[in-house]
Amino acid sequence: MNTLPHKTVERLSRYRRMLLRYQFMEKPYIFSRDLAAMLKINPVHVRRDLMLLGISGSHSSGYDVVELIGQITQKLECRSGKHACIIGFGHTGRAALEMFATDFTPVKIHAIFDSSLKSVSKTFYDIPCYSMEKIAEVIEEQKITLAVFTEADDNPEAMINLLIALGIKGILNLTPVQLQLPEDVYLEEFDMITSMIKLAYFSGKCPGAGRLKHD
Amino acid sequence: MNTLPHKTVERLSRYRRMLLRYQFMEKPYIFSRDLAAMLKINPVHVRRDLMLLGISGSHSSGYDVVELIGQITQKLECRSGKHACIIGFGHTGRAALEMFATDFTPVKIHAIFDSSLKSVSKTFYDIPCYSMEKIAEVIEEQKITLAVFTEADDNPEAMINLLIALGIKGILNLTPVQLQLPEDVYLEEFDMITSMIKLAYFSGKCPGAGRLKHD
DNA sequence: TAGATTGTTAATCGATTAACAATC
DNA sequence: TAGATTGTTAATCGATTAACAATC
Repeated sequence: MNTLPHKTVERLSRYRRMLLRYQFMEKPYIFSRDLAAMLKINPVHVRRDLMLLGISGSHSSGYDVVELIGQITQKLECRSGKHACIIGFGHTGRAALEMFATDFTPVKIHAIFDSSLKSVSKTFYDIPCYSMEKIAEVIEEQKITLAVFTEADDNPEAMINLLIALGIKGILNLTPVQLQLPEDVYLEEFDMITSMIKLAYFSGKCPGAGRLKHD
Repeated sequence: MNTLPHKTVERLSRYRRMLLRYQFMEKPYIFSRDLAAMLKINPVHVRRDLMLLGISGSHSSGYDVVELIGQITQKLECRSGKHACIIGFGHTGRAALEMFATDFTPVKIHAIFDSSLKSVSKTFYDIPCYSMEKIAEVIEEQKITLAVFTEADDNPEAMINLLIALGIKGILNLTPVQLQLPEDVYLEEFDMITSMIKLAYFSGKCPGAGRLKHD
C-alpha cells in the first residue's frame, strides 16, 4: 500500500482510540457522522481516510466497529510494531512512560535510559531503567529503532549522534533543543513554549485591546 | 496589525528563541540564510515571515539581531502578556512547569492546581500550588486566561466546564482526552501516542519489508 | 419512493517553494 | 561591475471542504 498522508495517519490514530472506547458500548456499527462528531471533525474526513485504507461501510448501518479497529490497527501496525526507548527519566520521561503505560498503543517502550543512579536498575511499569553506559548494548539487543528524547542537559548533540550511529530511525524530541539529524532519521517534535505562545496569540483578545481606558 | 498565519507564529517563536541564544555570540547582524540553517528551514520562510511583521533587513549585512528580537517579542507579546495556570501537578504538570521556568518565554505561569495534598501550599520555582477548591478564587484574582491541562483523572468534563465558566480563553491539552469546547475557546493539543504512531509509521521501513527471508 | 448515508471528484484554502527584480 | 542578499509575486503542493452520484 502507498504511504498515507501525514494528517490521515494522525486521524487514524485518533479514530482507533475513540473506537476502542466506543466498543464497550452496545452498538456494533458506527456512522462516519458520529465518529466525526466525537472527534469534532468533518464526516467527509472520516470517509475519505477510510477510503484511502480500502475500508468500506454500509449505506444503511455505517461501519463495522470491530472490523474498523482491526483494519486501522493492522494498517498502522505493519509499521508500528517497532521497539522504542525513553532517553532521560526526569519529569518529561516519566510523563511519557505513564502515557504509554496507560493508553492503548501498538508502539511499546522496551527500555528507559537515565544518568541519575536513583532510577537505574529499577523497573517502572515493568520497563527496566538502564544507565546511559548501557545504551549501545541494550538498543542493539532489544532491536530498538525509536527514541523519545527528553533530556537535553549534558551534550545533547553527542547523545543524538550516538543514537543515530546505533541505528535509531525515528526521534520524538520533547526538548526545546534544535536537533541536527540526517535525512533518513524521521523527526517528530513537541515544543511546549511555542504551543503556549500560539495559545496566547490566538486566544481571545489582546489584554487592553478594544478598551479605551481604566485598568 | 492583521492576525498572522499559524505557521508564522510558530516560526516566530522559534526565531526568537534561537536569536536569544545567538545574541551571546559576537555578531550583531544575521542573514536569513543563517537563521534558516540553524532551524533547518527555507531562508525564504524567514524573509517572508519578517516581511509580514514589517521588519526589514539590509542587503549587505542582513537583519539586526537585537532589533529582531525586540520586534518579534513585541509582536507576539501584545497577545502573550497573558497569565497562565497549570491544572494537575503529576509528571506532566511538573514537566510543563520546568519547561516554563527554564526557557525564555513571555507567557508566565501564575498558579498550579492539584488535588493531592502533598504539593498544595508549597511553591515550585516560586509558583504557588493551590488545592482544586481554590481554582475559582485564584483564576479570578490573578486574571488567568490560559490553562495547561494535564490531569484527566476524575471528571475532566466538569473541570473543563468550570474553566470555561471562569473565563479561560485558551487551553493546552496534554492529555489524550477529547475536550468539548465552545467556539471561542482556543485549543492546542499534544497527543504523544499519536506522535509516536506517526513516528513509527514514517520512520525507516516496516520491519521485514524488503527482505526475502531470514530474521 | 423519500431520506439518509457512503464513496468520490472537483473546488477551495493555506502553506511552501520557485523565480526574479531591486538593492547593496 | 559581479556576487550576494532582501523583498515580493507567482506557481506548486497538500489538506480541507463542497458537491453530488450511487446505494440502501
